[in-house]
Amino acid sequence: MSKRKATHQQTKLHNRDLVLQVIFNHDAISRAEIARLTKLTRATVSDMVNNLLGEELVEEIGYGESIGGKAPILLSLIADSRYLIGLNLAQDKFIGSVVNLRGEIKETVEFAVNDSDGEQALQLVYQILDQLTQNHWKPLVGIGVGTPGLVNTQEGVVVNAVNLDWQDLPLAHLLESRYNLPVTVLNDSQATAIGEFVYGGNHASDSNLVVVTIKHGIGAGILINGRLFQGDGGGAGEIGHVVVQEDGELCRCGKYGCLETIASTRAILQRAKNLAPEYTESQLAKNFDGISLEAIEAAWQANDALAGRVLSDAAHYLGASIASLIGVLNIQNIVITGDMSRFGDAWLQSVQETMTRGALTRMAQDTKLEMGTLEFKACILGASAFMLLEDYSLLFISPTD
Amino acid sequence: MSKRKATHQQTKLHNRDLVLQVIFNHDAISRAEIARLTKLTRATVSDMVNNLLGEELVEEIGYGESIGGKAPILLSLIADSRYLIGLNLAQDKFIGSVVNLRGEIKETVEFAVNDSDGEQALQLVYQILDQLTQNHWKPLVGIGVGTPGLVNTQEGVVVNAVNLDWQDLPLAHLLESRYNLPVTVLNDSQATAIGEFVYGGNHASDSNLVVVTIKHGIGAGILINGRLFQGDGGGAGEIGHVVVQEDGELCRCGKYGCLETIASTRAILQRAKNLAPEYTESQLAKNFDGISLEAIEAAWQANDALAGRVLSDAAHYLGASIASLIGVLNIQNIVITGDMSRFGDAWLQSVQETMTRGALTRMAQDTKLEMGTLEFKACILGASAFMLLEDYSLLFISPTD
DNA sequence: TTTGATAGTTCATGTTGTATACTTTCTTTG
DNA sequence: CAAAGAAAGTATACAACATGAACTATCAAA
Repeated sequence: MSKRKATHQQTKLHNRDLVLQVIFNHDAISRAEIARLTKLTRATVSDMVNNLLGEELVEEIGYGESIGGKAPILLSLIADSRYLIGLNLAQDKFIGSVVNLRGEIKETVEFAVNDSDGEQALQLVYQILDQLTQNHWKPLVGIGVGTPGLVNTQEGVVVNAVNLDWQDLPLAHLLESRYNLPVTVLNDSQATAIGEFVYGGNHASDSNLVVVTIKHGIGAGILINGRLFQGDGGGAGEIGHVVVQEDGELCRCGKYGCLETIASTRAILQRAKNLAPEYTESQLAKNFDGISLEAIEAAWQANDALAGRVLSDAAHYLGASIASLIGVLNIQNIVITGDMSRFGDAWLQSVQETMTRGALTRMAQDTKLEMGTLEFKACILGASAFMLLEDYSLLFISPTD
Repeated sequence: MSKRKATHQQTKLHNRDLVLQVIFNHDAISRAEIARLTKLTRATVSDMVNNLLGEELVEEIGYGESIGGKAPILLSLIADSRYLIGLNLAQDKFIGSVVNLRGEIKETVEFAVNDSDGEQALQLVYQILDQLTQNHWKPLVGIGVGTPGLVNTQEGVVVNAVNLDWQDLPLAHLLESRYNLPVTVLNDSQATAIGEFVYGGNHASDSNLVVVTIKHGIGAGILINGRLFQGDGGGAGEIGHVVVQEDGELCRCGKYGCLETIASTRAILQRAKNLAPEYTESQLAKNFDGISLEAIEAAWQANDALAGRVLSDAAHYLGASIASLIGVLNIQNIVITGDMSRFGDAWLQSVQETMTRGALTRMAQDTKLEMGTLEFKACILGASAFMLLEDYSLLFISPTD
C-alpha cells in the first residue's frame, strides 16, 4: 500500500542520476555549470563527479574558456564505458544490437523469421544473444527486449504474443539465467517510444510524449513525466485494437473494425488488393501481383486513385484515433514512426487534418505532430535505454566486473 | 530542464507524508504498526508522530489490544483539526462547502446561477466564500475550486469556461488576495475524479483510476500513480469533445458528433425531444412538454421505446469511448459518476457491453467499471482534497495561526 | 601588477534515518 | 503468582549526506 519510504541512499542516488543526466544531455560541461543547472552545491557536484570518474563513466576532456576566472574543467560521458544489448523481435525478422551509452550501434545481428513456432523463436533469440555476447563488448550491463504483444515488464513475462506463439513466457528469467545479465522485456511500441524519447528529437527529460508506431500492427508508447506509462496491465498504448469502424473488417484479435484493420501496413496492402477490382483505371491495380509498400508509395507519388483511397482512409482513421488520444491525454508532442514515414509530410498532413477535426480546436492547435527520426533503430535503442530511464542503477556496475 | 534535486528536508517531508497518509487510511493505528507498514524504524515513526501530535493533526485515542506485549497506543487523525473549502461551479448552481480532513461536510452554501455574465459569476463566488469564511471554522487552510472549462491549475487561471463567460481569469490570484488563503483551481471533472479517488470507493493511494463524469457535459479525470494527470495543457480527460459520430449533431464546441452530443444529460433530453415525433406509441413522447431526466427515468423503468433508444445510444457511444480510454491507458478501475447513476446497473451493463466489444478482450475483462458513490459531493471534496493529494504541506500550518 | 571573478576542493556543521539498547507493560506459563 | 518472553515506545550514539564558508588555483581585465 501507498508509496515507499525515503532514505539517504535514495536522495544520493537521485542526485547522482540528476548529475549523470545533465552530463548525458551535454557534450561537455563543467562541474560549476552542473551545479548551476541542478541547484546542487558545487561541493556536492564535485563529490558526485568524483564517483562518476572513479566508475569510469565520465572523463575530463580538457578545459573550457574562462569567463574571467579559473578555466572550467570539461566533463563528458564516456560513450563506450558501458554497453547494452537491445533486441527487436519484429514480425519478419529479429534484430539485436550492441549499443553504447550514446545510442551508437556497435554491432548488429539479425535473422529472418520464417515460421512462428514458439520454441524456435526462443532459440533464435538465444542465437542472436550468443553471438552478441561472445564478442568483447565489455562491460555489458544489460539486455533489453522489445517484443510484439502484451508484456508484463515487472515480471519480465511475455503474456501473449500471437505471431511468436508465446504465452506467459518468462523471457526475462530465461535470459537472465542464461547470460547472467539484467534483462527487461517491453512491448515493441513502448520500446520504440522510449527510443524516440531518449535518442530522437529533443525531448526534455521530464516531459510527456506519445509515440505511435505503425508497422504490421499499430501501437503507441506513452511517456509521462519522462517515464514510460504502462497501465495496470502493461497494455497502455494498445490503440491498434480500439474499434474505429463498427462494421469494419475482421481483425486478428477477433474483433471487427480495429484501427489495425485500416491503418496498419498489413491492412493497407490487404485493402489495396481487395479494392483493386473497383479501380480499373489505377496503375497500381493493374499491377495486382506486385502490390507492395514500395509499389503503393510509387503510385501515391503518381496520384494513383487506389493508392490515394487506401492511404487517405488510413490517415483518416489514424487521425481520428490520435484525436481521441489528445482528448484523453492532452499530450502536446506526438511522434509517428514505423513504416509509414515513406509517405512523407503530405500523408502526415492528412493525418493532422482529421486529428484537428476530431479534437477540441484549442487542444489540437497546441499539439505538435511529427515523424520519428530513428526508423528501425528506435525499438532497439529504446529497449536498451529503458533501464537507464527508470534509474541509472545499472551504471553502478564498475567496469572491472 | 529535468527533475529537481533531492534534499534532506524533502526526504523528511516525504516520510512525514507517508506516515500521515497511513494514519489517514486507518481509523486507529499504533506507531509500531505504522513502522511495519512504512518500513521506517519505530524511532523515526515516533519522531514523526510527535511532530504530528504537536501540530494537533493527530491524537492518541487510547490503547489497542496487546498481542503478548505492551499494549499499543492508538493514533487517529483529528478530523476537525483543519478545514478546507471546496467549491463546485456547476451549470445551474454554485455550491460551496466547508469540509474537514475526513471529507465530512460541515457547512454548505449554494446559489442558483441564472445568467452567465462573467463578472456576476465571480461576484457569486465571492458571496459564497464570504459567507463560508465568516463563520468560525478554524483553522481554514485552503480553498479548492472545481469549475467547468479548461483550467491552468499551475497558474490558477481559468483559461476558458464558456458557460461562465470566463476567459483567462486569474481566479486563484483573485481569491488568494481576497481571502489570504492558498487556492487551487481545477477542472470540475478532474476535481470529481479526485473526490472519488480519495473519499469514494477504496482506492490504493498510489494506484490508477479514471473517473468519467456525465452531467450537462462529459469529462474525465485521470489519476496516475495516485496523482492527477492533467496533460501538457491541463486538458487531459476532455473526452466529451472527442468526435464519435462523424455525421453527428452540432456541439457547443463548434464541431459535429462529439460524445457530448449523444451521451450527456443535455443531449439525452434534447434527443428525446427531437425523436419524440417518431415514437408515437411512446408514453414519454406523449408527455412531450414534461420531458425531463426524471420523466426519462420513469419511462426507462417502464421499458418505454423512446427512452430505451436514447439511453442505449448514449450507453453505446459512451462504451465505445471508454473502450478507447482502455486501449490508450489500460487503467483497470473506471468509475462513472454524475447524473446518469439514476439509470442504475442495467444501464451500466449496456455501457460495459459496448466497452467490451470495443477493446481487446483481455484488457476489457480485467477492467472494473463502477458507478461513483459520492454524487454531487465528489467535486467539492475533490477540489478541496487536491492540495492534500499533491502534498500535505498545507497541513504544516499549525492550528494557532 | 593589481583586482576581481570563477572553478574546484576542504572541512566543519546540521539534518535526518538507523541500529542498538533500554524501559515499560503486557501475556503466557510453569 | 512469579518468571519468562514479547511487543511498544523511547533514548542515544552513529552514519550518511547535503550545505555553507573558507581556501586555493587560475584566469581576464584594468
